[in-house]
Amino acid sequence: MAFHLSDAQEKIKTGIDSGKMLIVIGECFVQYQGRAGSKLPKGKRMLLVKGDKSFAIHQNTKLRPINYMMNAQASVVLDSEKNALVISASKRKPKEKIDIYFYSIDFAESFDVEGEKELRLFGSERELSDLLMQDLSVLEKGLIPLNKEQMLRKGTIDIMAEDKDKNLVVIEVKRRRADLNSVRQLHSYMHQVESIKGRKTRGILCAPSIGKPTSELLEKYGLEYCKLDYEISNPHAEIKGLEKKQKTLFG
Amino acid sequence: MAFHLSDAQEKIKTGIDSGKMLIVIGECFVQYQGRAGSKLPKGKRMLLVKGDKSFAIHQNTKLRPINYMMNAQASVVLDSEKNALVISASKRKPKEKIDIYFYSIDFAESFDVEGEKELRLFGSERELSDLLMQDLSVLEKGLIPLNKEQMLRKGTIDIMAEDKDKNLVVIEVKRRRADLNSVRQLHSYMHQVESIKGRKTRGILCAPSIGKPTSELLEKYGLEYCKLDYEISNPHAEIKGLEKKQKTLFG
DNA sequence: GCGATCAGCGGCACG
DNA sequence: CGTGCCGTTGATCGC
Repeated sequence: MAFHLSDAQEKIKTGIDSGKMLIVIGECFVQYQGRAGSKLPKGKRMLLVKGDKSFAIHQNTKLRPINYMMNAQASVVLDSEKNALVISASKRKPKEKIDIYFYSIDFAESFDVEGEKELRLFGSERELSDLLMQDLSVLEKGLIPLNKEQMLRKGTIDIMAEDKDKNLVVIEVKRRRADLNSVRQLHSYMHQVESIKGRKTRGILCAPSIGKPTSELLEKYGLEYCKLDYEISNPHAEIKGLEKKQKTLFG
Repeated sequence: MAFHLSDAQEKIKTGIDSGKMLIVIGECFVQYQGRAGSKLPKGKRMLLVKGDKSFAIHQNTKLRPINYMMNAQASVVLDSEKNALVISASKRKPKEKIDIYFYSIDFAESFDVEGEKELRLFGSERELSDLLMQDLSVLEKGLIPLNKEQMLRKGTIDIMAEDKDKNLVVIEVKRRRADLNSVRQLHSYMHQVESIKGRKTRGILCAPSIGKPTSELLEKYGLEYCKLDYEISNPHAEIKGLEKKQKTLFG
């Protein structure tokens, strides 16, 4: 045992209050009650407490913590009966609580670590959507944009457009392979637009690829698919091509 | 600088190969290219490498890592021109690569940490669904279960049942507040069942709560809502009550 | 605050 | 392997 629990207590308390990144490693049992409930059997793990008061218990596999709580209030108490150092973190809205019982502590240290420095990401759906919006004619001749991110009462349409025959066109953009959910979204939006505007409306799903069942559901709903080829170059993504793959009665 | 980069190199290499949990803290720049692309400006951060070869770069906020890669192959190289220790992790399927440039290292250590010990969780949707399945009559008199987790060609139905009038009933269970997606799922499933079986089908959404827009869409589709009260007690969840809140032509 | 959607979603279970 | 969907989803943005 590298630490006496009482020594660790002070170190952990100070660490949490300091707003630094705190790392604690030791044998622990974890209990959670809130949106769900869980118990994690005794074992050696890492507790990671960040400056924003997020608590994460990590095992030696998986990307995500096995137990966690974010934006919590914490207490560090020595339970002399159980001979354990108990770190409790709780939250309201939703009401939840996590209790971490440390029976031994191998390591406890705080580190000065960057807080909010922002990641510059490219190739997001938003970026692709913006690019498409700039020139919808690559998708189909005569297609002109009407609106972006239009809020319906029940959902948000990626791109709203009008084709050369003055039909309304709802476009749903996906950065990765389209799935059933994508189709359900598009179908729902198209239905609402038809119902509101009272005129026939087309729906186009733009994605780099699409699976068989998804494609079948798309067809069943009378929607269209357009293959979206894009490349993520250095500072920005770039659309390489669009290819209409499926037509409906409107084609 | 607590470590010479060349000393750290050996420690990190050994740490990754050992399968232990490796923690590295230092000033770094991170670059990612794969499903998307990103650059993370130079700053002090923590790198967490787990036994399953998952790599995670953590800043001092948020639960999730700012950059990551799972199940990767790694190399640790000293770049004497840039005076940096470069940790690269790459993967195929999908092809992606992350490069971490450490310019200084404050801390590098490996720890023996529990790997796969399993969390016992209660209150999952699966558990609620199982409980409901045991006695559908609490939902509606005369309702009998036909099938659970029935795979359609385009989706999976939580519970399939039959009411006292021999109508088919599709039931979608949600462990938290129902949203538009829940309704879209249910609608899609009901539509498919009707189309396959060729007879009128009801759809019931079971969730602890539902919002206004979601409720409106539900009604528009002719679906029903049933409030699901449950409690997560110690080793298991428990259904406290069900209350039919919305009726359709079938009511 | 709720509402809706994206995410380099991750993770799981089933075909 | 892909396909579908849950998640204590988390995180973001708009109302």
